[in-house]
Amino acid sequence: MAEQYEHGDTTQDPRVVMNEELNGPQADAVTHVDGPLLIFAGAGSGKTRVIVYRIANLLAGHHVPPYRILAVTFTNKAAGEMKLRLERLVGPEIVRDLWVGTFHSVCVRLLRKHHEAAGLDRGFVIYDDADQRAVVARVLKELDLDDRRYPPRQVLSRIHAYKQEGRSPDDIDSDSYFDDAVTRCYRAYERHLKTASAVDFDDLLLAVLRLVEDPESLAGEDLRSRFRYVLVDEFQDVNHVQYRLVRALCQKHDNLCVVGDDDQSIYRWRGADVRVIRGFRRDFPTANVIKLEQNYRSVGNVVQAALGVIRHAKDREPKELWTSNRPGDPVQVVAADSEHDEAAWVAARIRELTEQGVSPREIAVFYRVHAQSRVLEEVLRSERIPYQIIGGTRFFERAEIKNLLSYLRVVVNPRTDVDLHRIINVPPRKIGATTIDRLIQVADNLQVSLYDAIQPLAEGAIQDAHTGNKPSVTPQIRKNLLAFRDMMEKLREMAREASPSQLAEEILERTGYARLLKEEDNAEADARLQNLHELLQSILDYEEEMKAAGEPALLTGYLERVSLTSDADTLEDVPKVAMMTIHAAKGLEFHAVFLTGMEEDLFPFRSMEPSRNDDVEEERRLAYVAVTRAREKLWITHASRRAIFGQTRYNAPSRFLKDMPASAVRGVLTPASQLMARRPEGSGGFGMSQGAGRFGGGRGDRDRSAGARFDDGPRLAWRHPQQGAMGSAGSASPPAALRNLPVRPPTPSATAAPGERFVEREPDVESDGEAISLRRGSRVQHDRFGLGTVNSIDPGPDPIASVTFSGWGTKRIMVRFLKPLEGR
DNA sequence: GGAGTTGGCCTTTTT
DNA sequence: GGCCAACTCC
Repeated sequence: MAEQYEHGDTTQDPRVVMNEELNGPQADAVTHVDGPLLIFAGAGSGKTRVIVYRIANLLAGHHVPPYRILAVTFTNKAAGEMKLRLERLVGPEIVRDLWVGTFHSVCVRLLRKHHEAAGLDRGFVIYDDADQRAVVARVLKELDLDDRRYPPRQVLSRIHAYKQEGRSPDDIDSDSYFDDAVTRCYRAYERHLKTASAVDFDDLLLAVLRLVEDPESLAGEDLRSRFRYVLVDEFQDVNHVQYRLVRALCQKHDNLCVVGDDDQSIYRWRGADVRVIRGFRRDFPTANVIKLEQNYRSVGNVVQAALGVIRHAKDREPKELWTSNRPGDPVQVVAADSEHDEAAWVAARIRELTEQGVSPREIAVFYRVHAQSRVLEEVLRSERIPYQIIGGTRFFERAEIKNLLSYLRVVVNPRTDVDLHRIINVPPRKIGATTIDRLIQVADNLQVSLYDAIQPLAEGAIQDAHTGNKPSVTPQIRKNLLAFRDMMEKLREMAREASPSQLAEEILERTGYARLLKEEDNAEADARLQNLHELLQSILDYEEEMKAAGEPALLTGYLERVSLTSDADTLEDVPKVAMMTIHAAKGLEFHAVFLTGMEEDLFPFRSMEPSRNDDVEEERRLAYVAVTRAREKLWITHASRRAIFGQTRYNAPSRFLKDMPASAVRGVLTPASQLMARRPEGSGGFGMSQGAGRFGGGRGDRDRSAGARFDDGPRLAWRHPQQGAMGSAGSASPPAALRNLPVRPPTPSATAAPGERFVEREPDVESDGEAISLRRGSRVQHDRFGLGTVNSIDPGPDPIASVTFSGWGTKRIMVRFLKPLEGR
């Protein structure tokens, strides 16, 4: 059946390929070659191995030509790893011809082939988020819409959402004025991208999808018959466009193998839909379904903790993850006093680990949001523990880097307005805002790009259609404009011969950008120079790599790589502790993991905007992902007080902690936290009188209750059940207890009846002589701003609350101006 | 026209 | 706490 493939030595016996041990379901997943196949791969169940063997089996066992196999991964890094492992099995020559990559990188490759059919220039550029926002900003101006009423971010996210559903401006019924405005923006946005010969991330997929689904298109026919076997990894995170794309690509043969785990679906916010994997059997009734349920990665206690968390998830595909690994150490749940205390604790444990001989590359620190990383980073730096941060402010987002890249992109494609706008006056060449406004005016009038508007503006030949004005410029400005254009033309000329790195250096020289930075001669400018140097090096690396692969090093190729490289791809294999968000940790594993910030409202994360808070389920899955990254050791930390986003918050431990089985977990207090715990109650001001001291025998674990210390402001009080007080000897280990903490009892201020095991309350806030109980989450009314929700309260003689009002955003208001409402 | 300063904004997760 | 935009001053 298979076409023979004569390239290289593919004659390996499949049994040779299969000589590693695979268990029953794994072997099935490898050998079930034809027809649709759905593999549920639990965390740590050897998924990558199965995919690699499956591909090797297709190549060697079934002699499928490599260029007929498409494997889609979630990150470039995963693709690289897959290729590496395949090379060991079937050799590099064959692997070179395989199609392995992310949806986006595969689509770019296909689009470069069929750019004409897709209506794109050969040199099309990819607009990232910032570029897109710049386009939206320009569009808003053009349509005369107030960017305060229509924040570019919001408009853009709407456009995104439409695109991820595959809807064009024509497919939208707008039933509100806002929607209507967004739709008009969407239309204009599309027009601008087209004029600029630019695509955004969504377009990459949509453009290919349009071709594949077009029965008339020749390019579409090529795409439809191109691949005979399609594999999709991390299938729980595909969105609708991606799913349609996959189906269209294999409509001729149905040899579609998807691998995923609905429990690990964590990208709903960017269009992923778990229902796709859950509904796969409905769409492909003949599909075989295989479940990989044995976890080979983690020690028993980690698996138990993870299972405890995910067991409470709604609507999951039934599966039983299990392991035969030894139980290992219990998962440690660490109560810290503050984020600094937490960071210090983490650093101390990392120090211990490395002293025991654990390599820093086997240690990772996770957090829910990037904002948490700074404190951790500071401590690691002062402790001289080597670390690398994945994500955050990205290298390629630094201004100087974007500038140089913009130059390169304009060289490739002068019509890319966003890039032109960014560099036309960098370094300053006396082309100011007024001039640029005129340039935009001319460009809009003529419906051309900014670059193509330079000449007409300089010549003053244009008349504004509406006002009849002739946008004109002074002779000096005219000279500046033409000089700029001239310089770009020379660079474009040069680009035909020179390598990308030569061109980049030439740009730095010729534009005077390098000189400017050198002359500034301060720390910041030095850092920028350093960064530019790093960029040059990365271009050189790219050229090296292409040379090694026997391919030409094209500037477009480099730019494309930059656009499509994700944070997760930047994890280096070096002996440094890895710090990253949990999202970035997906697919990775470490000997030791620190999961920080395990607190209500941080994890599960609660946004200030109530609208976007329906996703505790996804947070739960995120917690599951986090826990299952650890092979041997897992510390989960939470702090009772944390300064984040410019304010101090007092959060209870995360609800997910209490879902972990007691047998797998051990509670620990940091020294600072113990100190707090021992602090005698009654030392503070008001608010403590009922908060503490009602129950309990005065043991250490009892008085972490909050109200006891007013100087720290209002905080949630909690109390550990007596039962868990193992080991009294002052060790104050809080018990297994943490996991049983009730989070937000139904009536917060209700006095707990004796016998109730926990209390949660916080000091009331006096207001205008009338005692009201305001707390985080309280609904309040303000004369001017209307209804709002309390985020936090700064205590004092005149307490101030941070309150989010719908329509007004977050304001700081004195509590006495707020009227509490019933309910929350 | 340009540079510098202040004020106001938001504040998840990213191919 | 950091970034962007608008405003002011030169």
